[in-house]
Order: sequence, then structure tokens, then C-alpha cells
Amino acid sequence: MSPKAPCAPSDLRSCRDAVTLSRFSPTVAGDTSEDSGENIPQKSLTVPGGEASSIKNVKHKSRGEQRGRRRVKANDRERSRMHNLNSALDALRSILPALPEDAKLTKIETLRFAHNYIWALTETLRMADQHGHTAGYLPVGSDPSSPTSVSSAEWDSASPAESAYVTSADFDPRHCYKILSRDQSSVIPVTFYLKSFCGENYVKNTWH
DNA sequence: TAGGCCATCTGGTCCT
DNA sequence: AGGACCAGATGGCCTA
Repeated sequence: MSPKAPCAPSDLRSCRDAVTLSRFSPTVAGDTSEDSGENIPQKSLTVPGGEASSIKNVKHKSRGEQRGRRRVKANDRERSRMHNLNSALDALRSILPALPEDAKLTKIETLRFAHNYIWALTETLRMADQHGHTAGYLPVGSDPSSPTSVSSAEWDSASPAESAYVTSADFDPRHCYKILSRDQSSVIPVTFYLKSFCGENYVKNTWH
């Protein structure tokens, strides 16, 4: 589920970077014909000795160097931009309900989980408002801000139909709400949803 | 070995 | 002109 990253952030210049950057080292960039668009025909560069051609060669080389430098800078910016994006994603993971250490969500899972989690929290507030007594809706002594406040025993008694409605492969918190609103269960809907999404391991590993 | 996930590079486009 | 953003391509790592 969570393949290890081949290049840690601290190894930015390792792996394929080393190869790619060398492609744009001044000597290489100027000597190749990879600079599409800005290329001077290769023929004018291959005339040996002539002064004019050597000037052209220098010009071409410096343009190639400039282009190479721009490309390297752009690569650096892009890399750090993606690292920022990943940091934001990690921050998002960190505020989502705890998962077992070895169950790090992928990027797409994180986004979907966050989306549904927000939806579930919103729905929780809406239903609480509708009932007009939040305290009676939540388990006694529970901390509404923490999804870990419900015991696994409560789960077992409160969610007989979960597997019939929600699987980890095809989860949708709205299904949970349909079940809960039908029998007015006292279990926090969000946690019901989390269990449905994460499975028994979530309960076993984090709720004790 | 195929497929999923990821990091990185790259060229194009838009914006300042 | 240069930076930010984006999407496609590529190749490595990991797991079933």
C-alpha cells in the first residue's frame, strides 16, 4: 500500500538527479544537439579551425549553457514545489484520524479520506443541530473532538450491518449515516465511518 | 512479472 | 524574463 520512496527528501541530488543534471553540465549542454528550437545547424559547428565557426561555437555553447542553467533551476523549483505539496499532504494526513503506523495513506487515498471525513464531520454537526441535544447524541463521557473515544465494544454492538453496507474497497460515509439515522444509534457517525473504512485493524491498533 | 505508487524531469502555458 | 503551475513521460521500488 505504501511503497517506500526511492529518494528521500534529503537525497535530492541522488538517484536520477545525478544523471540528469550531468546532462546539463556546461560542456555537455553546449556540445549536444538536444537544444531543439534554439539550435544552430550542427554543420556550422563541425568545421575545424575557422575563426567564424569558433565564434559561432562559443555563442551556441553559451546559449546552451544558459538554457541548461535555466532548466536546472526550473527543476530545482519544481522539486521543491512538489516537496511542499507533499508536506501539505503529510500535514493533512497528520490531522486525519490515526491509522496504524504501517498503513500510511497514499496521496489519492488521503485526499478522498479527507473529503469524506470533512463530509462526515459536517454531517455530524448538522444532525446534532437537528436533534437539538448534542450531548445525548454522543456517547457519555466521550470527547467529540476525538474519534478514538469510542470503544471497540461499542463498535461491535452498534454496527451489525456495516459489512453489508460498506467495505474498505467501496466506502461511502453516507451509507453509514443512513444506517445510523434509521436506528438513532448513539455511536458517533464519523467513527462508524472510520471503522468501516479502515477495518478492524483500525480499532485494534488505535483504540486501546 | 504485472500493476500501483512515487519522485523527478521536461516542455508548455499563464501570470507578474 | 522569470517563476508558478500543470500534465505527460520515465524509471525505480514494492507487493501480490
